[in-house]
Amino acid sequence: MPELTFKQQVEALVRKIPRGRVMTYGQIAAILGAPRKAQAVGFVAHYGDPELPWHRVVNRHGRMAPGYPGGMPTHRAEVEAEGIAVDPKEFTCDVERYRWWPKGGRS
DNA sequence: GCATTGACCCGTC
DNA sequence: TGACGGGCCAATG
Repeated sequence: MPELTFKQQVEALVRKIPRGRVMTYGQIAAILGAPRKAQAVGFVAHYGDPELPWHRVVNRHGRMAPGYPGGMPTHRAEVEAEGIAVDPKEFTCDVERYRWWPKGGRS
């Protein structure tokens, strides 16, 4: 068993996020088996692979990342491009509606 | 190997 | 009702 680092696990999970779906940092951390490591997920998101769809990852409020390259407006544009409705004022998406789980991806 | 950072989360004032 | 701080963990320099 290759003991993958958190970075590897988070990256692998983010890559599996289908288009038009989003996940929360706390959710990802919980799936990895550590709901307290949400902060670590955010850290990996910044120092991890920039090619990954981090725009599909939002905080538990469904809000965009303030530290996202280009700013929240860019993050919002990327999310909207996925077909996700985002509030242009609060920069929040309906996390309860677009939340995606890696378990088979049941709609 | 130590100290700091970071795109978070929760509880409390 | 809104704002503030502390705590958790991992990766970086």
